[in-house]
Amino acid sequence: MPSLRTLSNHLGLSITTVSRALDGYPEVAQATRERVHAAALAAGYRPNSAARRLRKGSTEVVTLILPGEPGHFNEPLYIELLAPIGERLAQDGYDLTLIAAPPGPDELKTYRRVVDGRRADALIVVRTRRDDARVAYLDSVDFPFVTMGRTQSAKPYAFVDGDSETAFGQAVVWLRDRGHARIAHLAAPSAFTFSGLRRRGYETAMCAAGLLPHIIEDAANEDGGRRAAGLVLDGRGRPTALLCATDRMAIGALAAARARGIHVPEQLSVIGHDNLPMGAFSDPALTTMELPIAETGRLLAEMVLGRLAGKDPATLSVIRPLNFIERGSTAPVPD
Amino acid sequence: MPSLRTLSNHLGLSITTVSRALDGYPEVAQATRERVHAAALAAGYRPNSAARRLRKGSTEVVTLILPGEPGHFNEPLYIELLAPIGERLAQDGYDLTLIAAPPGPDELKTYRRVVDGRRADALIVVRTRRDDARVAYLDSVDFPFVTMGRTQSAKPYAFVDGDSETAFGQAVVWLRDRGHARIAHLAAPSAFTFSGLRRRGYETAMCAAGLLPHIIEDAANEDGGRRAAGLVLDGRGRPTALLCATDRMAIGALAAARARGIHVPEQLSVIGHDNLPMGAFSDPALTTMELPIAETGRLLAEMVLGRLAGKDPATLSVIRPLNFIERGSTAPVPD
DNA sequence: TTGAAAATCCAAAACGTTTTGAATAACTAA
DNA sequence: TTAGTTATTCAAAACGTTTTGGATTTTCAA
Repeated sequence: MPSLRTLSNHLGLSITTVSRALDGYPEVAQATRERVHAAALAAGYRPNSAARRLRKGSTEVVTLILPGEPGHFNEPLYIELLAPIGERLAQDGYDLTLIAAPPGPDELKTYRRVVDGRRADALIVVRTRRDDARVAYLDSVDFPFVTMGRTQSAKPYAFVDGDSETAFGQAVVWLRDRGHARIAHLAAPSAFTFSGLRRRGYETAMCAAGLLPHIIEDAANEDGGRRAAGLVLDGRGRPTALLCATDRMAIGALAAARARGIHVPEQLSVIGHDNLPMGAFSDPALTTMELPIAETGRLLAEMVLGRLAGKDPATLSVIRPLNFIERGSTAPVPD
Repeated sequence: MPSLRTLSNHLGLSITTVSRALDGYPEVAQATRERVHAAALAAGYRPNSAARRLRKGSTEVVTLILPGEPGHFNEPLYIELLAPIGERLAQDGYDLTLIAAPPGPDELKTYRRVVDGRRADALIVVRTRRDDARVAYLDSVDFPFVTMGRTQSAKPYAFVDGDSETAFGQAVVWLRDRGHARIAHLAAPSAFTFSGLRRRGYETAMCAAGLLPHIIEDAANEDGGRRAAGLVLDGRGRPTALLCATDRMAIGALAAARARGIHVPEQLSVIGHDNLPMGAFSDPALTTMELPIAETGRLLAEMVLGRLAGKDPATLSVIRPLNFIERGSTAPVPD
């Protein structure tokens, strides 16, 4: 309730001095500073954020736009980023705001509303696509952003991503070392950057091992995984292992196997990616890979702050190796 | 980039008229209104949100404060509310902002920062406690809020809650009908309102059925569930069914049973509450109850909007019956 | 033609900050 | 003492809206 004016009247000082005393400017006497602080504390003064934002031209807000289908609360992966990002941003006085915007022709409208209405100082873009209109737009208007995942972009930008290409290659080797030769890959739609990386990691390693790649592409969720796995499992030359682009697809693959009476892991090994919490509780628990999510969130927040502090985006980016997590859904091929 | 001033200069009109034309006030000629709209569209004008907020005294922001422990991204239940709430609020031009604030002595500071700094027009309070300092504070400063879950409060307030008292009573009857007589209840800490409701529903139904209540209280997460279940399962007169206050506790109970070689559901039935996604993928899949989360989110958002429109909070509240979801973790007692 | 009413429009104030450009007071070196 | 610093303080402008209180023009009935 109390404003700077109220405070300054009460103290017999000017608004300027009170403002400066509170913000720690050097040109205010130690004695008055203390007096002002005491009064502000007593009156429970908090600066009006709208006024400060208007004057300073910055919002102290970072926005993350969730690419969810309407109605569904999907993509647990991105949702789980929120807590660590929010915490780190809060340390520097930034608020994290959330907007749900389904991908599609209207998706960019949401971005424009944020940018043009100056509703945020920076954006976090997730689930990047190979050819990403959001990144292109933000680049074109020179709005600060960081991404989770890579994309094609003329200008350098700040991102954090897992090295899933290497990890998927290593997974192929890991499976081959355990006797698997027929390893199929359930791929996510190729529009997503991550999909291409994982596919390439798989393909390259298969060829290097002298094995025949077998790739089926479908939606990056449980249904897509179930469909794709069904196709592969019903075909001839049934694979002994499925390397899935995401945990959600892998969960779907487990369901497909169960529906066909195929035992995991005895008859079929399944590997996912993301380390979603539900993977630890599936039947059997899912072998997977992870980009540690809490750390990734913190990192994204650090990047945003760095970007807002004017650091060169190119110097901020990180490609992290993934952790491999072995659980019950994988086993050697029995002789 | 363009402001009202730019626009008005360009059009040869006053700022006032341009502002009114855009906001649809009646006292502006049809012809000029169209001219203004066209110019605004062409220039890509968006009102500066900070300026409008300052002038109007409202923020067009609703804040939800997540009661998470620092570092952990817990309470998937509340996290999943975010998407539906955000979507509904966005329809009315509100942003949803998120703040993570661990419960404890500093929790209220976060609330004060939001309220005093006028960083939001309303708050959504989740995981209500029987005696909730947050609600008391918001009441005392007359700040609009809605809660998920009930609490003790002198003034009426707007909430949405599931009727878990009735549901837990029905669960007892459901189990008894399947031959269970030794039914234990793993309760959440009694400070939470929901804990008392579920416990009472259980207790009352047990007494009515002539059965002996057996209650163990522990933390409302997997570890708490595992500990509590361990205690019960190791004691004499081992129960044939566990009615758990939350899914997370139930997941922990499943782990405790597995560790002791007790087969679920043949030797032990387990029921949870919340219908977390992971419950569908646990081994075995969890029988549970749910307050449909997407609908609940929408409802909370509607309530917030109603509250901001000045509706009487008492008329907004909803206690919903729960859906019972039978899965693989329950079975009749073999004769 | 006239007066009143309605239709349009506008200048200026206000919202609560931060920042600019000076003014005053206190101190230092000569 | 005097001029030159340095340390404090302040009045006023500015941020971009919305809203208040009039002003001007147009319309209409008499």
